[in-house]
Amino acid sequence: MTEAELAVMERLWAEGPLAMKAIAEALYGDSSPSSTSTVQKLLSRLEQKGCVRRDRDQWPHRFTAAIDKETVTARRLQDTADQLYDGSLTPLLTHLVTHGRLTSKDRARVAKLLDELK
Amino acid sequence: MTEAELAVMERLWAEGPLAMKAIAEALYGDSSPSSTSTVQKLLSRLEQKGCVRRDRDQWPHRFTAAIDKETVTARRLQDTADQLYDGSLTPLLTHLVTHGRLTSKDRARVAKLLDELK
DNA sequence: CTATACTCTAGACATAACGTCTGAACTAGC
DNA sequence: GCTAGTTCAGACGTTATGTCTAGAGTATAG
Repeated sequence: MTEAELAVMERLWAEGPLAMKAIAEALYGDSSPSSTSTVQKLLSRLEQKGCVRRDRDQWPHRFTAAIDKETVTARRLQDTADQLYDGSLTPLLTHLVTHGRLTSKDRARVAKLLDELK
Repeated sequence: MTEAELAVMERLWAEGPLAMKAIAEALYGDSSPSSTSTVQKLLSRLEQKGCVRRDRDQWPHRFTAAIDKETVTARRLQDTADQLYDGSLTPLLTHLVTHGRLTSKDRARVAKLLDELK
């Protein structure tokens, strides 16, 4: 999922089902034919990838995110883990803890999460 | 840094300075003109990106990794954080802790790391 | 009912990245 | 100097991405 596609997804995550025009205005500031058509192309590619659902019963069609931001995060992390560490997520976690410039507040929060998982 | 480029880097990380031929044989099983030339192209692109250092005093040239695997990991994670969370690494960390299918051993290790950072 | 304004679909287009490959220039050592 | 191996510059096909154009489709105002 690319940068422009992500921008579309962000809109869908933020405000429920949307028509193309609303997305085009949010991303490009207008609803010119070219802007809307660009958004249309992005949406159709996202639909093909299963990231967006299109409600064809409404007119104009309404678009909804078919995967949430958590899932995108998970895939990105897993991709990185696959390419660098044979799929293991542990090295990523270790890296974030040791080199991630966390505030002490962050560290405390993570420690609490870990404790709750026991 | 792409998949084929990463494969080259893995070789350089594993065994110190290498000549092109050795890398080509490791990745493609031969040292045919096309294989070595492909590796050459990958190396030159990696050199341009500052990921590889080339020792031109030796002949054939010896190549060394100019960045370590940790740095690549850091960049990947930061890229993901930039695209999804305005650069903040904390959501990634939270995700790994809560959805990362960690073993209890992993959790204990992370807890210990956090404790040491206090 | 039809005219109009909007939407949808299909596809063209330019650009860039990637992996591969070819051919010519170069270097070392016999 | 000659030969084998190496380096360099660049071509090539493929794929992905973002943008845009043209034509068909739909709903609603009059």
